[in-house]
Amino acid sequence: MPNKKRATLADVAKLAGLSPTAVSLILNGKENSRLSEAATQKAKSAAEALGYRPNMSARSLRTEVTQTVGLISDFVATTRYASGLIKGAIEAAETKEHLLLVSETGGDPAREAESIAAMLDRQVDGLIFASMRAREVAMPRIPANTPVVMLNSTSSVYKRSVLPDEYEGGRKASRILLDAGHRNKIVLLGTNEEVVKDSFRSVTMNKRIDGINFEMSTAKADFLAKVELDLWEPDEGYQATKNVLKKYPKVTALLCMNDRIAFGAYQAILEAGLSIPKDISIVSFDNDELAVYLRPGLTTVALPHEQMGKLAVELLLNPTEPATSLVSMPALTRGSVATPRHK
Amino acid sequence: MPNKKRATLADVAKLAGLSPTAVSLILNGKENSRLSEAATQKAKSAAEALGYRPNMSARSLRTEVTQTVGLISDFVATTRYASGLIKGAIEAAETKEHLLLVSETGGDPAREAESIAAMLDRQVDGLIFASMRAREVAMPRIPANTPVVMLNSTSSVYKRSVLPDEYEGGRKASRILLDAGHRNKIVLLGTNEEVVKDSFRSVTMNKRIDGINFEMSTAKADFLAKVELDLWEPDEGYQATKNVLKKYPKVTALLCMNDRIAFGAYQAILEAGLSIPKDISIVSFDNDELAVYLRPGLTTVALPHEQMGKLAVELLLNPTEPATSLVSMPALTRGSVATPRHK
DNA sequence: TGAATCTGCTAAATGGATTTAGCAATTCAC
DNA sequence: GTGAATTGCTAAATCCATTTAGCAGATTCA
Repeated sequence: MPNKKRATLADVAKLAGLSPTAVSLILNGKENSRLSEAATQKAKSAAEALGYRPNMSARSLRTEVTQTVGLISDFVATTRYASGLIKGAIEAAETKEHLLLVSETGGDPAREAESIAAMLDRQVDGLIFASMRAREVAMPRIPANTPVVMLNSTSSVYKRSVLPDEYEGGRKASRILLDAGHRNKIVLLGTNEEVVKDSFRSVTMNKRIDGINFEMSTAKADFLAKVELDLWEPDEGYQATKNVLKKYPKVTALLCMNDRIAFGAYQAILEAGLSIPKDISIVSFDNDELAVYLRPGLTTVALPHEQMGKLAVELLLNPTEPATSLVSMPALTRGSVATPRHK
Repeated sequence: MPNKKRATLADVAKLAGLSPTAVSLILNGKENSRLSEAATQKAKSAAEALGYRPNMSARSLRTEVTQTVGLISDFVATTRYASGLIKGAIEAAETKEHLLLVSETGGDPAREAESIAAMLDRQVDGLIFASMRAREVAMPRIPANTPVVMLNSTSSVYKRSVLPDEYEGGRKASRILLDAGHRNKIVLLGTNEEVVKDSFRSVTMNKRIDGINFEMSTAKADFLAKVELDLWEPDEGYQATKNVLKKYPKVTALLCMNDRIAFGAYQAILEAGLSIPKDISIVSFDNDELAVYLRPGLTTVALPHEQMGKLAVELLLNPTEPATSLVSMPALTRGSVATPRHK
């Protein structure tokens, strides 16, 4: 049944009564090859008739192009953070007739080196590094003609990178609360300006915080408090919110550094018999899956993973100036923000 | 800098003072090639010295092996359901020195055909179809020598598939509640035995329900009620639970068909001023990310995505009997189940 | 009319590894 | 000592598409 071997260019040429050269020229649409209309028709219909598809191994061997790009991530590719990264990358690749090779390294330099080698062995046309981890990755030497884009990370060697526009995102988050009428009774949950150890996080997070602070000070508003959290997980958000409610009963809004903190906050607020958003408004960051599940829906400034994955591939395939591209973080308004009540 | 061209086999041969044939034989560890120990050493150290890595395009052209497998999914690859699927597949592939090509089709047959063609063009050594959608996918002809494994789906053409062991999973879920002492005051949330329209879901879901019922009847227990839900989302779970609490105040436990329903149930229960698990125990299925976020943690029977992805690749690469492989669904005990109080 | 230019097409080289067929030197069997 | 077998290695074919160089024949130019 479906077992007869794939037709080769030679088969097509024979059927068309032409040379392989001619058929190759025609099928690849070379401009200046002066082949007759008649020949063109013959070649095309022969190819069609045989269901001819070029053998990419043979083509790659000759042209050094595989129409394949590699995405190497530490964890990011397969966690909640970033399936969108892959999805965006797949789609952008597809529109450019490329396919995506993926691999995950767990952040282990040895596996990183192996992944890179494995991808280079397969002659990928470009490499994307997606990382949540380190801002500087020690990279094995990559041939200079293989383009590299850093995704959600940066590198001192490879200058093209795609990052979320955290500054703008921070501004948006503040604005949402300020516009709703909150001013000096907002508590910031997650971090303060102290230096965060993880250097990568600090870079993007500092931008976010700068954005937050810019809007606050522009509005001449001050945080009621800023709570530093080591882990940005629901448990920590829950505990912190419990404390905040006790210590700062006047609080009207929580600005959470991510949705999981916010999730914990929801639980604490509900447990305290308070209502969101009537008693407390909440804004956060990320747009995790769970943001829509919450009641009311969580208003959050999204990490635009899909856009970022898409852009990374587009940059990779369109040679551009080396520069970092910022992707806008959309504010998603759901039900967790309201005008503060008088307390 | 890092731009000198990759060393070829010829380069290695020249440096070693051997023929490319000899070097190829040695580096590929051919048994019966009777090459001297001295030659072996020379070849290996020359390869090492030049950092030689075979050009896979050239190798594939000759051998028709690419050390690459393709994973084609409808949505599954990049949703919460299944980043684990990819992760497992990546890891299994890696341990067998393979790399994973991924693509997503959105369930569109045209894109499916394109994806398959694109993968075959690149001579993948095998193809995995992951689908949440249809149990029967109309597939373009795939050369008989390209192995195919269906992942989380089945096909009448390709007989090897990997599915979660839903029957066993259903039994486990029932047992958890029965063992805790719940008997006739359990409400099943999500479905009843009526035929579900989506034929794929019906197949696996019916197994799950069979498993659930088997344990219940073995224990001579009966559900207090079974609530059919069209969408298995938090909202529906929330509404349904509200109704259940009103209509069946004696209820001591909820068996939810997935975690998102359970999540809605949590909200309704909390709102009603009841406590989990003291007043109501909850067990569900899937082990979504949010199961650990809930307070108390949600006891759930997990969909073993990572295992499934891993197994799919292993089956693909180890020619086996065509058969469907069931992957055990682990029960994850967290805090949402307790012995019922007397009401 | 003869040279120069176009037209339409093809032969052959190329990319880099694998693999078949087989050569020359040595060892073995008797 | 001679034919057979073994050892150690290599030449050349092969996989398939791309691409360079160039061949005939038809046209144009002067």
